[in-house]
Amino acid sequence: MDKFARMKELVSTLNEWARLYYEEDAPTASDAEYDRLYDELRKLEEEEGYSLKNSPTHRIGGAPQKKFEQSAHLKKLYSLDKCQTKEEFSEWCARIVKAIGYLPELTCEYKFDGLTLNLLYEDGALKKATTRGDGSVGEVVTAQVRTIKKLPRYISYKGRIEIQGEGILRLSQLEKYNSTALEPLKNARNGAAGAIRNLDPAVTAERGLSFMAYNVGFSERDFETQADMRAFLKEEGFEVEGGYRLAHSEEDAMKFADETDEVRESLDYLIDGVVYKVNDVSLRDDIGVTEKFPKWAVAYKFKADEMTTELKDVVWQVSRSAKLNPIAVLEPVDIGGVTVSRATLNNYGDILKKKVRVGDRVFVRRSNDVIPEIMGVAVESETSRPVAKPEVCPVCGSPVRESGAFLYCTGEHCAPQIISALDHFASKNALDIDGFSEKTAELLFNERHVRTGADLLNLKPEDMFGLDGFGEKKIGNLIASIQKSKHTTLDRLLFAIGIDGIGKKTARDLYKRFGTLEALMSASREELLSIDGIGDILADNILGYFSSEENKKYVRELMESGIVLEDLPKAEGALSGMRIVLTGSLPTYKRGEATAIIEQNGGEVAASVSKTVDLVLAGEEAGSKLDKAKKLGIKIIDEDEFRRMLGL
DNA sequence: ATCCCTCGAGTTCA
DNA sequence: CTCGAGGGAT
Repeated sequence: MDKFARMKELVSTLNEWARLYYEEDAPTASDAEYDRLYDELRKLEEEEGYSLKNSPTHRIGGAPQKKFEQSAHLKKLYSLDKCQTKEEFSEWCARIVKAIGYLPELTCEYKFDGLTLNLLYEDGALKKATTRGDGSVGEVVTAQVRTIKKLPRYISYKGRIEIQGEGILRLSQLEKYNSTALEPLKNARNGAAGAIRNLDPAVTAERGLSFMAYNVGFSERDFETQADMRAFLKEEGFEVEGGYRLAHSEEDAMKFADETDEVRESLDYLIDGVVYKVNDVSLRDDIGVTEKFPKWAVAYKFKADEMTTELKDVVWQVSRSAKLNPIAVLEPVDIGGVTVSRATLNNYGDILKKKVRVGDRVFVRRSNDVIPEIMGVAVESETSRPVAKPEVCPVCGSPVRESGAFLYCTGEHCAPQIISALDHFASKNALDIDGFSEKTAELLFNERHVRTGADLLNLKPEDMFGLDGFGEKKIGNLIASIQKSKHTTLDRLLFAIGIDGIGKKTARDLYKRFGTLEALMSASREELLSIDGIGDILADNILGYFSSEENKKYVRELMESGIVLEDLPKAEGALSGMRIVLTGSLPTYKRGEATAIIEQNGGEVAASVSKTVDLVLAGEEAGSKLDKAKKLGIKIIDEDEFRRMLGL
């Protein structure tokens, strides 16, 4: 291929990748792949002394900006608990009644389908706009949000205040945009999300987004009710559409949902349900929140697009943890513009529960509009047959063991198990080996007899010569990533080796408690059980793992391959180095919240009282732990004192 | 025995 | 996101 043709090819590939990355939010290539082609293009341009006019190298600053800046919200953006049926909504109401004794006034609002945004105003001016992100930290998209025409730049309220709402694309605007756009948008939600998440605000401006405000997050003034809050937002010039209403009973509330479902088609924007909130803010504290969402609000979601199709077969996949996972093979069916031909059936128990048989017509939907899921049988077929329960592993032929809802392959050398274990070993939260994928794992397993993480870390360039698709550059990159990954932390290593039931969080807890691999390997049962979150089964898994000679040898090999364990920066704070036990129920904090606060301040939460414990944080109805603490003379505090210690 | 909550593991298509 | 299982409190 001549150089000009290659340049043209590179430019179009890179531009397409960038478009998918920024506009569709669907990266198709890794950063490393992008960089490689980008470098090749720049080199060619230098050699030839010219460049194509749409070359990505023209973008300001050479390399295109790849990321948005991150920023923490002043107040967490909660997601909402959800319900799908009237019965589930009834249960939610019942929980409210249980908490405060009666069903209070509820506000009813539309649930907009777009992208949640958080706007910070200071001295009446829009200072910063961020996406929801994980609820605590989002991406800064101020320039993009400023392109929303109807959004007030200035408000009369002068304190610091966060306004939460949804960035949406009105359907009339979508139509208008598509009538002139070179590339029409597939739907309003992706259009809105893609517009905000485009690094070029000019692109955002062209789409013509709207902002629907629905909540005040952080603020220096109080609101007594949700209704007050909405009135405030309206007065300040925000759009607060959404069929708003107050409901005084369960029936009232459900009526709103039914009516909304009926008018849904005629609205100028997408909604995927309605939201109910307890109107009186002072009641909300009594009802409380969980880790994920407030208990005083709920989203009632409309039924997602559901289709029926024929279940043609069930095939079994073997996972890292030796589980046999059933995958439904479906007669391809179009759901919301995507053709679905496979769907998970979760586990053997799920097949029995849903009573699906091969040959039946089944209901399929895309859960969360993404992952296909089988809901149940639509039409039983005369000729359908039950799903055969495998007696032996379909891959290696070893006997199958049944436990709970799951089937397990008992084979030790079953290829998919080993391959996914390698993939897991290299994954993001484990050793994070860049440029390593399940495909690479499969190739190295089949062609180069790579079996363990240690084999992987000990790979030499010559081991990869002649592998399909492995050129000099790719080999060099992979070797460099492997070397880089050897500088890691104990929690990552523990997660990587994949002890049953030990994930990211538990691995971190183990690291915090023991500090070194040696200390963990010689830990006693009691020491393990003293960690909050570790009980009999996990303790057994850990002890079992490190009592096996084979595993000990494996860990030794890993360390000998050149792993250097670094310390995570220790959280400093008022509780630095303290071990604290929680007991009873605290007046305002939930267990998870208290744990988070303790850890943020450098403390550690222990499961049971012993003489290594420094402090017991006791709430109401504390039982035996409190007695034991008194006996051992350990300091006992209540929530108020705990707060004083931290200056909260 | 029986709640409730948190964690781990697994998933589709383009 | 979803489920099931494990852990902890009662």
